[in-house]
Amino acid sequence: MQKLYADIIVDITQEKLDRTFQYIIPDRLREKLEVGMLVQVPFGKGSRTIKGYVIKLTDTAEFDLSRLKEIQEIVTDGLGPQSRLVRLAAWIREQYGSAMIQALKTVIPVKKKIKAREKKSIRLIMDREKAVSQLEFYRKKHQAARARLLEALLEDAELPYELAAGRLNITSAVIKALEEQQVIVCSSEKVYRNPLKGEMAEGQHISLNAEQQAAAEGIIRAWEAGDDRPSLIHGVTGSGKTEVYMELIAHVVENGQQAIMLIPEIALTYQTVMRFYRRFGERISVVNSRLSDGEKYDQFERARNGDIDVMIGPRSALFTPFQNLGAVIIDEEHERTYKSETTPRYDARETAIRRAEMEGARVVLGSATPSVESYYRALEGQYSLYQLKKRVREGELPDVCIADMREELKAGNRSIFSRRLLELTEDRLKNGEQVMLFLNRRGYSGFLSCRSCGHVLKCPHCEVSLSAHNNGKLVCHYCGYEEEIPHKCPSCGSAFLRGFKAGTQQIEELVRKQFPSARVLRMDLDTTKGKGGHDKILESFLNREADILIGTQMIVKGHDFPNVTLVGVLAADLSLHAGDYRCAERTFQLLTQAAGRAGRGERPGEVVIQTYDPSNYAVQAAASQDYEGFYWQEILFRSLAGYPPVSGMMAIHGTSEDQGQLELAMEYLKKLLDQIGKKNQLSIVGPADETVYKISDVYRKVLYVKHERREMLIMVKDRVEQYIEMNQGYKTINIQFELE
DNA sequence: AGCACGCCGACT
DNA sequence: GTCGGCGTGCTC
Repeated sequence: MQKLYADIIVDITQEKLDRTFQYIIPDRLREKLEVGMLVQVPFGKGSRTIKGYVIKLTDTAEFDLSRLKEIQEIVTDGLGPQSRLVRLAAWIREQYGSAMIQALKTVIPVKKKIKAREKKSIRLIMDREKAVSQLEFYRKKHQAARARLLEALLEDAELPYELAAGRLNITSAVIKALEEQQVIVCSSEKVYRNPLKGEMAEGQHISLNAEQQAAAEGIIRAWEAGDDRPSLIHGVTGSGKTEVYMELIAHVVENGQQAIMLIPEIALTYQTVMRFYRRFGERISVVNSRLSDGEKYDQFERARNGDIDVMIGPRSALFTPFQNLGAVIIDEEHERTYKSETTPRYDARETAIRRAEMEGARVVLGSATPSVESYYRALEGQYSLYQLKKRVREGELPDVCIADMREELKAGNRSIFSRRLLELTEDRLKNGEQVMLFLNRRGYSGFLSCRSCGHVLKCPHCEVSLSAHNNGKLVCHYCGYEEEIPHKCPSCGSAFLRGFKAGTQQIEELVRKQFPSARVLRMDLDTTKGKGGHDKILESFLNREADILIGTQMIVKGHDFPNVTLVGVLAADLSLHAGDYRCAERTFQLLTQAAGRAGRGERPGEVVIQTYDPSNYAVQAAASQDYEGFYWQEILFRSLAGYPPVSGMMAIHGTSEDQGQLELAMEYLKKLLDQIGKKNQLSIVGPADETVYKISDVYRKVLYVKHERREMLIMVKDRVEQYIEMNQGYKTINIQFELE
């Protein structure tokens, strides 16, 4: 198994060297060398010795053998944050299947030019008179480049390095020469930009209530007793999880360690950051998507240098290169933004647990509606579980009412608003209070349901809703099952089988028609496109510049509107029948969140959930804010239908511009899987079209593999990867793996 | 990034 | 001719 050659990346932070170089592995290192190791190699003309990371071990030389050099040495101190992250990248590659270089790039940001400008500068150290004569001297000697540089320096005594290299076309040789002649100095002073510029004093301490205290102390005691399991904090909305996080972070910092707090991108509000800033002062930093790559790199650099103790940010902040990481906290752990949508499709929660394991740190997950898999693990004992059941401000829970839309139809109401919702909206408008109308479109896939009995057309094999396609057929996105669209409801015989036309724009029109005097705001992808459009809309609604806010999930994320006393969920069914096994979970989370938006001020709130399926457990449990109740129903469904977390599941995504080739390839893969599966009791589902089966002329198909044990699925993935590598016919087809 | 190579103008 | 600076391109 020992390989002959190694692909090595020498300096990832340098854009031009951002690729691999192949080296020969000498006999004496062949046994020891592993992917992720830091090694010394001869590089460039003159073979100066530099360090590089091993990316891949291979037996095939992709380069003219006579030009390959040998690896010199394994660098023993592969213990810095950088090399730990490289090992994490190797794990990501292994786990989620991608090229090592891609994994590496997600873990270590590439230094961009922006950085150099801020960092390196050239300063004139000669006094003016002398410099002028020096300039004369260069001119006489026809040393154009030196003259050019000195001339520029006489205008501005200090120049950014990049400007010199760029506009003045000066090379490093020239700068070196002038440095030797003691005309200039190069300072590489690091000018970091702190995204939080000095506001407020630090050291503010908040006292915790009994429940918060118990959770924080319990976790710390477990840590000190050597319990390195991740902790899950299940805290109802408004129970003050953030205070617990801060307490834990303070503990970590006091021990001389650092902490990372992950938050879903959209939830990163100014208020949250300020709360941390007040507690921890200058020693925190924030990264978000608005930061340029250079700025992000700077913040990571600050962490590497030990200038900060706490990093707050989305998924990618997990890779902050701290020297001595103590804890990773993941807030709103159920959010799907923790799963990367691009290769490698890593899951930040799993990756955090892996990183913590490698570096001796702890992981804390928190949510008001924990994901089913996390709660399952907590109950299994893989995680330790802490509950926060009380709201900090003893606010009353909103009154939730479920409007049965089938009854509305029977009573002759064919509009999208139930009578209850209309009545309450009118009441709020009269009192000058605000209303939010929520359209939970997420995951909507075009299912068909009977408006008179609520029956939804489902796949007979997979227990998920079928989606209507343009070709007049109903399709299952797991196994590919198809049937003709029926004319009558198979359950009650009614002809009222309909899809949902779900668009915020149409809803806006209908609302305006229904309430001509109300001021209406709409918030969706269209209206938030511009810079800060998102904040602008929320702010104007907060300032009561509108009476009704219509929007998708983005309106229910963590914002407080004290004057909102009514929340209407227009069609709970939209996400409920999304055609994947997680739709009930998603619906429960969305509805719980939406309900949490009502009555945040002094007046109690009311919530109306409209649905054709009022007895559905996700709707019922959300209405009564009963997480446990929901969980047990859901886990029952998952174990009966063989879905995660009870069973392991892996998706194999195939994409290609050639539809025929793709179909063929996926069928072959299925056969291969069948073969592997004979001995191992794999269950194989599909192949089927993806929910969106074609994106910009690229066809997409998916195959699912299920097995009780996850390790088995990883083995299957390795086998399939090997198979693909051997078969050149797969060149036009891209295969990706996703473990659930 | 750092290094060498080849080009080009200036001067022994 | 040769010396030395300058810009370009490559590095397994």
